[in-house]
Amino acid sequence: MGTRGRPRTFDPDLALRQALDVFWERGYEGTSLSDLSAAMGIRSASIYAYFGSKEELFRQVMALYGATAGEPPRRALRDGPTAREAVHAMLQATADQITHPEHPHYCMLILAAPTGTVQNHPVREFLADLRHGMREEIRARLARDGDVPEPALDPMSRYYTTIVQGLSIQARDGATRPELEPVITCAMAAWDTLAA
Amino acid sequence: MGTRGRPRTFDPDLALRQALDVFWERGYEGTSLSDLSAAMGIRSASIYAYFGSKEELFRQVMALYGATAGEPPRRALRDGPTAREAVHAMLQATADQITHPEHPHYCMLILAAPTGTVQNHPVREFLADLRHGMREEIRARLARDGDVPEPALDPMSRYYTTIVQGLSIQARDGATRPELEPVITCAMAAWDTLAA
DNA sequence: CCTTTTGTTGGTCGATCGACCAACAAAAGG
DNA sequence: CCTTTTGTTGGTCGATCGACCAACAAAAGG
Repeated sequence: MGTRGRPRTFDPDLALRQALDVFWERGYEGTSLSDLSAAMGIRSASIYAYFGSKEELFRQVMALYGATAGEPPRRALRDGPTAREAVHAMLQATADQITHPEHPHYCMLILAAPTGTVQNHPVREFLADLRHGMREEIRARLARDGDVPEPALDPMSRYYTTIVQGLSIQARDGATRPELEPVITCAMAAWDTLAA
Repeated sequence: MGTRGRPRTFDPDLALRQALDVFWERGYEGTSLSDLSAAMGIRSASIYAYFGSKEELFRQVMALYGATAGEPPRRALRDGPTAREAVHAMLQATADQITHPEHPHYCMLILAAPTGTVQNHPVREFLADLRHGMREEIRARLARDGDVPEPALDPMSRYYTTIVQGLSIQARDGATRPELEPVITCAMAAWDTLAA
């Protein structure tokens, strides 16, 4: 079978979670291979052998991130009974996530690599694509049940995406969960005007 | 007087503007001293002799940035006849600024150094302080003429700061000036509900 | 037990980073 | 015209970056 050869001494899933922690804390360019090597408990050669490169490791980390930290807001958006309640619950779930005591206080999608050297441009493009996907998910949810008029779909999806991204920077700057609540209230206050 | 010694061959004001361009495009950590040296047309030793260090140069660059790119939104906030019109005009001026064809499409305050290596923590603190000052300016304007009730000051100032920061990421991701306009409309739609 | 396969160890590669130094250049002071 | 002062030139410093290699280790296959 595929079990020939010397067995791996590390657990790939665990190593990936450890890599996530470091990238989450320092961003893409702020994390070096020796940071990763130390956090994952394996030599850089093993990182290359299994994960490919720093960039490929980061892409796998972001997939894990989307499947874990990204899931509660996505679920809230999906499961809300009306578009309005779904968006409201998504904003709440986002605020919960980015003020969670065990994690850095921001969203990796938004702040892991907004600027940087020319050579890391592909990583920024990759994150920009993920953010674009986020806006499209919001738009699809607004359109799903027909309770938001068609001409309002683009403005509103962009507006609530802007809110999510702004919240992330608020949290990064030390805003607490209670301090984010009125921002969400403000953001939802516009709903009736917008959906008309 | 102070004109002893060999005269400087570069114009400090021009050099600072050139440094601003590079930092603006690549962020703090994404810009190297050789990038700066090339853009400013002087050797790194001269940068150290006149500006102190990379970090001190960056702080001077941010002062210039605040006095130039930061001025139109600040003026709009100051000169608006009512709090509502002032905030509205500030959001418009911000959107103008971050989609200006001659500059990178984002606000340096927000994206020049959101994450990074441990050793550059002071730079992130510095930018966080500037962002905090932005929120306080908005709060002071809301309070100035008494047309916003006191309990609404904190939520509203945080809310509109969130909008400004979210807009910056929208622009970074390619949103055009016309696409930002409905976001501003959405953000202002909540005003009457909030101020009540 | 030898061969094949796979993973790890320890080290190195060229490039680049921010910082700074010694030697030299160019002005004003006396 | 010599001294003092200030700025520039050309180069170097130790540290670190991402990437990768050769030698060795440890398993299964036959």
